[in-house]
Amino acid sequence: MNPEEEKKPTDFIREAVAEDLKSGRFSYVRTRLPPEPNGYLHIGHVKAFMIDYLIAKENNGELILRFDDTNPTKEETEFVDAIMEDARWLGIEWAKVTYASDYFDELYEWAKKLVLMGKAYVDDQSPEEVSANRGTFTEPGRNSPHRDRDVEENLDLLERMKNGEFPDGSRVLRAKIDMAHPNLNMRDPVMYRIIHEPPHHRTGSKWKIYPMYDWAHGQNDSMEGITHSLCSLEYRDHRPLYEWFPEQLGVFKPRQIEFARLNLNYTLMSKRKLRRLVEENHVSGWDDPRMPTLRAMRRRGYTPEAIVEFVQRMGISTVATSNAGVIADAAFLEACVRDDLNKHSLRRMAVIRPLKVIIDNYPDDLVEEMDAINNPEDPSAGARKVPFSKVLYIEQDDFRETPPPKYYRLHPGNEVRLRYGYFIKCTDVVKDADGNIIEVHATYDPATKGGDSPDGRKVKSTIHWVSAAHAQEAEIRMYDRLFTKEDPEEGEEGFLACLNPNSLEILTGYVEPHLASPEIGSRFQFERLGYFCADKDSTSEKPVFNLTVNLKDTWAKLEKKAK
RNA sequence: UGGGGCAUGGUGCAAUGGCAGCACACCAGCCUUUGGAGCUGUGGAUCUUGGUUCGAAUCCAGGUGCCCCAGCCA
Repeated sequence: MNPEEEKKPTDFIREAVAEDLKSGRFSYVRTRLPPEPNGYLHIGHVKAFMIDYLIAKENNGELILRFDDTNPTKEETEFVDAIMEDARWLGIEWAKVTYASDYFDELYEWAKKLVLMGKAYVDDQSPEEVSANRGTFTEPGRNSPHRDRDVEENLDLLERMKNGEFPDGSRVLRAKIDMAHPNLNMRDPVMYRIIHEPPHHRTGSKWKIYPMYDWAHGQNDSMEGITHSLCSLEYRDHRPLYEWFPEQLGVFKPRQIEFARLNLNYTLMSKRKLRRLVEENHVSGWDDPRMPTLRAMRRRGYTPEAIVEFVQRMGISTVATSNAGVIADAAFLEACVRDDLNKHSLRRMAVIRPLKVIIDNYPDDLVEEMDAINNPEDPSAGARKVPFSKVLYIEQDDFRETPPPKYYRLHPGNEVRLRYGYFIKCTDVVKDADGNIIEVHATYDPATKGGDSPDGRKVKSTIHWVSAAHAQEAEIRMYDRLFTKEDPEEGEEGFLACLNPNSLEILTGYVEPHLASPEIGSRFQFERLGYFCADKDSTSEKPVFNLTVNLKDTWAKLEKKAK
């Protein structure tokens, strides 16, 4: 109908892919997702995942999920399953799952081919010698004394390395390029190193040598017919090497394109540091709702749609102003989450810091069923009945004995609306011996049932409530950012020093009867408070809700500003 | 210091030689049976110096600042 309406997202990578198709460099598009199975996926991974997935999809191509399992000392099967689970949750689909280790045999043949061509050699130098002879930024490296070993000897040594005849660290296979190259990656990079233990999670003890990233990754791309190998900025310097190998081998040459990684402020992505948070019990586990991992966000109540929308709206660039790549404002992610949840979540009433209200002129034993709308943003969500009676709980925040300026909520002499209930007016305040307010008394206007006054009288505030006799007690977990600093990563130990002591507050509140036994993982908006998600710790006696994200609170902002 | 990158409001991204725009945040207002949501509006940016051009965020040259690289990690 309106062809020029459809504005497709475009960026330098999509443009490059389109060009390659147009120029005939490639006749199809195939991307790959290369996670290393050594940790859980976090928000930073989502960007790369979506770029690889969507660019393939948009071009009627396919995505291969290939686990980069070239280092048995770091990788575990447990993470393979976790990564697939998280990726599926995001909505990512792949044509097939492969492993770098699937190609170990073929890769080894390719290595021998390079040896035969005189383009690779076995080096007997120790790791220290290799390092010392690599040179520095300003000085060229020195050739290894073994660099010009003849082909037969190289082949023999390589075979014996493979067979486990030599100890770890005693020899490596190196590409023979240029020890004086200004790009250090080209100074005879290591292709294989010897690793006897532990056994590999898929190939067991078959291999005693394992390929390095630079050798395995690019050749695997080539073997799989990957057209576009999209990776982060720090691989820019590896591109000459990425292109050198297939050039020598005369095999299919994929194109590598780099982009800036994604990070969030007030959190960190370092696997090592996240592990310390878990191991030192600063959080309850990898799925603690304060963690930046996808399983934590899922438990917290973030939707995959919101997370995907967030990375899409962030865009793609090559901006390189921080070692973490692009640092997104956590508030932006939260805005995306609110956007999604506002449209789709059911409204419920819950009181998280209860204050008892007694409506003195309401009949003692009367219970009325009030009509409440489930989602004003979505009429198809329908309505429900909520019980109303003489004794209610309201939010402590919704009452002040002596109200500050512009405070519209309940205070002595003031009338407010109980949402879907009645207008009530505060008549009295009851305190305990220490002066703490323990209950509030009020009168209601029977003519205002449902929340409208027939005389056209207005109130400035509407507050939520739960009938005490019908309330379900619930545990409410209120989360705040884990760190008090925007960049907790700076410094080695600094991140522990800036942990937010108030990142978790556990409250006992009351929720309306419809929330008594929620399905685990279901999401709701608690009216006027925020979005909450039913946690797996819920029991039949006591549901548990996690704060996903609060609602924007204009009054809190006003009050804060007044101070 | 050699090599590779990057510089646009507070943040993230656009503008592909032709009026610097969008989102989040911020501020003001409207509306409201959520002080929610929604709507309207304000303020605020091209790292710097020079050059080319009728015209430069964009092209050229110099400068400055920041990021990455000296793993047998990925």
